[in-house]
Amino acid sequence: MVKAEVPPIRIRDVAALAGVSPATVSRVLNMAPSVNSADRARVLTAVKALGYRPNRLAQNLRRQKTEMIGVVVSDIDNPHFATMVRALEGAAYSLGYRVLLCNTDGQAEKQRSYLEVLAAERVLGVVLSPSNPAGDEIGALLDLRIPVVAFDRPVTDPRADAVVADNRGAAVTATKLLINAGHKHIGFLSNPDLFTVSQRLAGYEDTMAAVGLRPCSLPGYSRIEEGASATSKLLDSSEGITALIAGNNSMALGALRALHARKIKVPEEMALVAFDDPIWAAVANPPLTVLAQPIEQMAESMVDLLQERIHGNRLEPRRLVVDFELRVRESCGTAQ
Amino acid sequence: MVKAEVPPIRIRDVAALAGVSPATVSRVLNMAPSVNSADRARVLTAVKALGYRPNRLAQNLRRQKTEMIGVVVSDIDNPHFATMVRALEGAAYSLGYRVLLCNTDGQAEKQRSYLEVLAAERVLGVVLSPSNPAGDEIGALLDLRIPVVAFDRPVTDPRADAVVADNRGAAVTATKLLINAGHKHIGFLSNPDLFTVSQRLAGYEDTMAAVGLRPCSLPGYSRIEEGASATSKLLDSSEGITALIAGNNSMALGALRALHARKIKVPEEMALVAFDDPIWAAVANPPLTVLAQPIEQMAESMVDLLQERIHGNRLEPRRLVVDFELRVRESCGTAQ
DNA sequence: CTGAAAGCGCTTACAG
DNA sequence: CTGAAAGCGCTTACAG
Repeated sequence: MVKAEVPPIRIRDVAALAGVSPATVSRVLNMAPSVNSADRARVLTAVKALGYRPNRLAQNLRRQKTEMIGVVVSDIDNPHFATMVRALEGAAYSLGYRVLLCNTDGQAEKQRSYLEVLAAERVLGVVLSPSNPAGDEIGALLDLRIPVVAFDRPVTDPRADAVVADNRGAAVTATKLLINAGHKHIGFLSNPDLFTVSQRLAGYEDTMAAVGLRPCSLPGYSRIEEGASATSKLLDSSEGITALIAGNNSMALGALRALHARKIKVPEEMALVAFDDPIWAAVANPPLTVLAQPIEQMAESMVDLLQERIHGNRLEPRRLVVDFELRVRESCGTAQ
Repeated sequence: MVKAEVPPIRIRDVAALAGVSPATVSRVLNMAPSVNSADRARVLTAVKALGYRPNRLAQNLRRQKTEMIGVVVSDIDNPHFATMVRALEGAAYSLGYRVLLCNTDGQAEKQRSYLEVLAAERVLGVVLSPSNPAGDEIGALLDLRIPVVAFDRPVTDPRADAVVADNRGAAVTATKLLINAGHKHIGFLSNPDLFTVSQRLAGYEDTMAAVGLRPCSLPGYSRIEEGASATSKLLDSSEGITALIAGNNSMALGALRALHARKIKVPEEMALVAFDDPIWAAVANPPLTVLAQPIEQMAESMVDLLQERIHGNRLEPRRLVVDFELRVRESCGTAQ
């Protein structure tokens, strides 16, 4: 049996059934204040009777916008972004917005392409962790009056909002924690490709220099294997390193892998401090001391910033800086 | 300085500049085979000169569809879904589709609401891990000729495709692994709310029964804390349990937490096998023996299934079952 | 308060 | 091969 094609119900069908014009139906559905209550009731009845659902595509064209926000991250499979995306989705959903997810793999070209799509789709706003903070398409979005809020790293266009964590300060905290515990040879697993990690590296280097210690960092480019091999190199160097700061959670995983492979005890033989607080950090071997970002709070702030812009309540850009929180567990080897 | 409002360029602007009709511009842009090559060249020049980009919203209305696929999961922050979403995004992107991300928190109501949005937006297809496999909106989607492919768990509507892993078989493998290692008292951390976990539980129970062992499971509802408390209860019971199977990765994390808290050595005092292979599993304490799903392959299959439907190349529904892969590491305590 | 009409920016039969 | 015209399904000044 071939299924009969059911023609979708349009606003004019509802209007006909209710005995009013399509304009009136539209007004009722869009909460226009002034509609005769008898008409209103009949419209509502007709809507229900027919199971009418407005065609979003038509609404979008008419209004020249889409009730969607674009979320652009470099890797949704990284817990940092997964947690952020989840929080953003929750905040957006409760405001009636949907999330268009854009995964860039850290490629400027993919970011460009996605931002172009977001502009073409006339999303209400964009939240992005920029792979390419100076991309023209960011300006193009803003030209279209589509608000943009950056996280992790600000973008160069001064019209964009931003919410970033104090990466430098967090690294200072981590470094001091280890210095105060008596460590003199502290290594840092870095990633020159990531702005956040570079900021952390800078905080580490300055803190080391300030107390006359020699910084010693190695780049690992964020894949777990690279974190492991950077760790190995650091261990093989003549530095006599006794403590390690992992620039991000991939590096921490890599460091753990290398340390486990060599049967080096953490924290007894090697202290470790990491950034971010993915679900596994508290049950790692040993439980990881971390500097955690307030991801939920950042997500809410970003959606709020977007909301202000969407409603035209603010013209001047804002840059929020939020603090990390130190969560001392076992890996740093200090009781506190 | 107030920025001048730049009126967006429309197809008629391009047509005027190129000295042709809007229809011709449209044909050139949509690769219609037969357009005079002189006209074609002039259109392309005009497009470039004006920086014209077709208005997607108008295209969507006209075509009554959107180049988007909806992806519906219960928790993007769970590595299982994060990895799946990433793989789906990659596969979709290379086919020119975008991903509308829908996070349901496992709530039937949120699933309903999202599927309604996806229908209203006339997405090209939907991939979902169903919270509510019998939701009417799934049928509504299919009525609109929007293909649906389920994963993790099939949906009841026979017109939907599905890609599921052999959860039952994987649990049989896990249980036999432990039985062969000599364990007689094997506990299972379950979650009656999750179809996948229930399937695994069934495989475990049958395998235990088949060799005359007494199954012993405790529900934990998937939050890490609950996994931990279920583990504690199992340890406190009089069963004398020597091995544990964690029904999913949250339960595994909870089990590890409880085991660490009690200083119970894994695998010496307690063997552990888990499902899925999140990034941290290989560096957990100890590295976890797992049954891993071929997530990437599942994602590709699902996008392929969608693609066949979108192009109308297939009418009869398909259900694919894929196998887990056993990855023996240290937590099960068998050298193999 | 309400309807007729225009229009959002495209695409696509239709006619030539 | 190409253009004029209709139309996708809404919303919203405009007039009454």
